[in-house]
Amino acid sequence: MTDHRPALVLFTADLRLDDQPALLAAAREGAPVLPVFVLDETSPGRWRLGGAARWWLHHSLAALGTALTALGLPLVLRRGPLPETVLELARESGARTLHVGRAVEPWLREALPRLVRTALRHDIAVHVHETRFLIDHAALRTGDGSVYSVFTPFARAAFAALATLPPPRPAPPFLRPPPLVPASLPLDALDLLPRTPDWAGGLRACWRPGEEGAKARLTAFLPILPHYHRLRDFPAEEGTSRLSPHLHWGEISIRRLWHEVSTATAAASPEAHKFLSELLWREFAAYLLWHHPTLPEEPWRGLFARFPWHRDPALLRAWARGRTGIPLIDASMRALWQDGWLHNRLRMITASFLVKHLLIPWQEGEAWFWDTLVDADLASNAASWQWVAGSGADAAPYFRIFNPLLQARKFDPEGRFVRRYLPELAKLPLPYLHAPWEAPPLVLAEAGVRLGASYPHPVVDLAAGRARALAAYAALRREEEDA
DNA sequence: TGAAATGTTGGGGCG
DNA sequence: ACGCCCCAACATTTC
Repeated sequence: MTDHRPALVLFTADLRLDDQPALLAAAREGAPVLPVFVLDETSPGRWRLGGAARWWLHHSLAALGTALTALGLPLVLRRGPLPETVLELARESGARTLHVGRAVEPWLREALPRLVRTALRHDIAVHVHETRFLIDHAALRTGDGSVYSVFTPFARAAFAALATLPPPRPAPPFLRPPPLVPASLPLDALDLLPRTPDWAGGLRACWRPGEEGAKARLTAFLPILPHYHRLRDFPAEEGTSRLSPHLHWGEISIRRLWHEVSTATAAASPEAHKFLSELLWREFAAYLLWHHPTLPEEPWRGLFARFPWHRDPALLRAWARGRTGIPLIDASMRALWQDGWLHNRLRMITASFLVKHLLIPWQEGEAWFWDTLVDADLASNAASWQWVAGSGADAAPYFRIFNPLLQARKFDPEGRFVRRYLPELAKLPLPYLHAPWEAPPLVLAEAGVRLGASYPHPVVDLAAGRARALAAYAALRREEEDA
């Protein structure tokens, strides 16, 4: 009789069937398996899903539903506060166990133990699995038992630990559907898609959410991997994997990816090593969030709480919408808006510009990225913004300030990226494309550019902005010394 | 996973 | 031939 009580699998950001430890564990029970997803709009507070992430999630859930249907299983969708809603589902279905991925986000870490306690009272055993990361974040410590705060030794320890990573496991070949399926909301009822207006056209053109899309992206990337080291810094090239949203949503298992990359090339080859260490930055961010749950809100280095930021909504908006008058910044911000994604170097450059040249608090940029990135990830986003701001763990020293003009000439030397996303400047000849304010009036006229009308004047003088940022940093240091 | 300022060196033009 | 200067190229230091 208990044989009919299903094992409930609660999907979170692990929306796949391949190498899905929660699903595998449920299958091993031999009982029917009931996959569920709960959209919790309240618990995350200010970190409620952003617009681009909602679009992605809608399509990823659709893909997961299709894949489960092919196995003869339903996917039950609900919305509501997570612990209570899951418990309702468990009771409606008569579940005997619940399998779920380890919680990483602070609100999930707070919610899951409550769920475990109440489930136990109803005779439901909860099993937590590692579905999203490579490393045991609680256990990995330095020699003296403290938490790593520098990436390089963290990565060294991680590489050592991962030498014995168990191989990924394929989806279970057979799953029994539950005899009784609780009612599911239709996907549209989750209300994840943008409506008036539908701004998702750019996303549709770039991305294919879901496990199949993730696989296709990996297949496309593996031949590029040998050139990754050489091409990865050039945003106009197809030199990176673009797997970040698939990884964020768990549509590809990080263990599968690690395994594929280290077997596709010689494991210790410099190309593979470079890419794998980028995956370890993702681990490092999650590790930092695990040990510092306030990472998204508060500077990791407390000193920066007193940094003399300049709040300026108009400048923030100019940055966000790509109207700063600095072509590489504007092209990048429009790419982010259009595609829901940005090349990592451009994330660093635009972030540096906001935080340093404009002195706007990093949290404001973090919030914009959170809303616009399809790969918006609480840990990576927070850790990276703090890294740029200089307030984070192993951060760039504050005085490392990207000059967007030099970066443009170095990493978009032919101007292909800027021309693609700033059509109003496309006719400018290369020497002036990255710095239209330096162009003679005749050149501007021939390119159909009217500074201040068809394209803005720079909102800040790059040299003056740099000097002001350095002065702000010096002021902070003086405060530190006085304290 | 910076950039700018400052220092050093060496080739070549020129008296 | 020689010293002088200029300055690009590279290296080092500083922010």
